[in-house]
Amino acid sequence: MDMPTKKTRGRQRIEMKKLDGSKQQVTFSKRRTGLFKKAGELCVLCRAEVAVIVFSEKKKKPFCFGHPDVEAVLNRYLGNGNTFPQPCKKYVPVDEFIRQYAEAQKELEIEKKRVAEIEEEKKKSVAGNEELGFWWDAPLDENMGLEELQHYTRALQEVQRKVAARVEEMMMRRICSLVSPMETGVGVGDHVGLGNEFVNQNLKVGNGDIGGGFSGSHGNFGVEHGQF
Amino acid sequence: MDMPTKKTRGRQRIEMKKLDGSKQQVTFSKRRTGLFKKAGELCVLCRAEVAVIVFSEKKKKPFCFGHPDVEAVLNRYLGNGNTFPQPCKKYVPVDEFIRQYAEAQKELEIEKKRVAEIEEEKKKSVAGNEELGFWWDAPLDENMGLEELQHYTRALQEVQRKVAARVEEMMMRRICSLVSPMETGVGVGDHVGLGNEFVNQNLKVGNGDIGGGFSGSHGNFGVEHGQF
DNA sequence: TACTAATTATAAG
DNA sequence: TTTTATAAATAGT
Repeated sequence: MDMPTKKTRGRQRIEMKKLDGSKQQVTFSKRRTGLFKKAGELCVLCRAEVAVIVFSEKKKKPFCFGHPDVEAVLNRYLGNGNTFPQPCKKYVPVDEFIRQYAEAQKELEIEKKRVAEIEEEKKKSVAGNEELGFWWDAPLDENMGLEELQHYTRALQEVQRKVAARVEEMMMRRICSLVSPMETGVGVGDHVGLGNEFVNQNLKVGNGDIGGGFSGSHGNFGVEHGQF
Repeated sequence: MDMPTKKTRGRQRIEMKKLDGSKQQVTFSKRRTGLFKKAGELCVLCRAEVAVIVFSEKKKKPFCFGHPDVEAVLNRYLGNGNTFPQPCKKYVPVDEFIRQYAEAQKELEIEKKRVAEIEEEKKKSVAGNEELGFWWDAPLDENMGLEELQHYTRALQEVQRKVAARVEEMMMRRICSLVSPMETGVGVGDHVGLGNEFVNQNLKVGNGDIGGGFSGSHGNFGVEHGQF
């Protein structure tokens, strides 16, 4: 009594296209596990630092793998790590940053135009009435005495300090508002220890408690290659 | 004439521990490729959104895979995506981010107002100039915009030059008249930047242009599980 | 979840 | 890089 009929057909080749329903869920689960395992092995074998973030189609929480941890890798990617020389703005993926930047640029344009208008206006005014320009553009009073000039000089220095401080402050504020979003770390939820499968390595597994989101759209795969 | 001697020993089981030298590099390259392929397949099969960031031990640029793209996934992960319902405040310091963002927005609003009020403020400034004592003793206008401040600074430097020249002239005259017509040495201070392997899918491959960084330390693997 | 059987990934050459 | 032979991942049950 032989058993010519195999128990199962075994693994079957599948078409690389969207799956549906429970099949998708099962595959998602299996392959996600496999992906993370591969990532972990890459870390162990090659001393690589890897972050993998996966959002299911259901838009729930992300499934993440990270070594040393997701945040560390993302920080490095975002260019904010301490050991990261220079961030590459080009790839900083913060919508708000981009939006704010664009907004700031826009504001600057407006300001410039305003100033240009004002200067234009000033010129016209000065032609007929010197009192209408900016006071600091006015000529020095011919009758100013030495004492007054000295006071004037001291006052000017003080004003310059104020202006410099003000400019610096504004610049800092602008920079902070544009850059700080990237420095915001993303906390990661509980880390539930999971079996360490690697010799002398710890494998941390936990439940990400990060709110999830998902757009559902997908049309292409971006792969950016660095150099080894 | 048989060939009992196999050409190769085929794939061999390897110990899951750090590799060295060229072997590590070869393995890194192969496994990285495999990891990205797996990630891509997961995206296609399950409509998942995935980001994979890999830093080699050499601290160079990161190797990245992303669908729809790395940034989109990171944005979602960071909780700032538009389609991201609600971040989990508990673990994600997104509230901090939001606060900063709000602050930045506020700043921009203020800036806007400032710009809008430049003309008016200017007039006040000019008017106050004549009525209220020495203008240079007046506090800096709080509503002065950056552009205006820059102009201000330039103007101040010019004024200082004038003042200095004036002082020098006066001093010279004084000295000349009191001491000797030949002495003229009154110094005035100096003025002070993948091929598509899936049906009906586009696969983008590109070179990551991000500066690299690497800590080298690694001791554990973080895996955060979301829920499907 | 666990089991096969077949596919896929990959260590070594 | 391409070729093996084998280990590993996994589709279907």
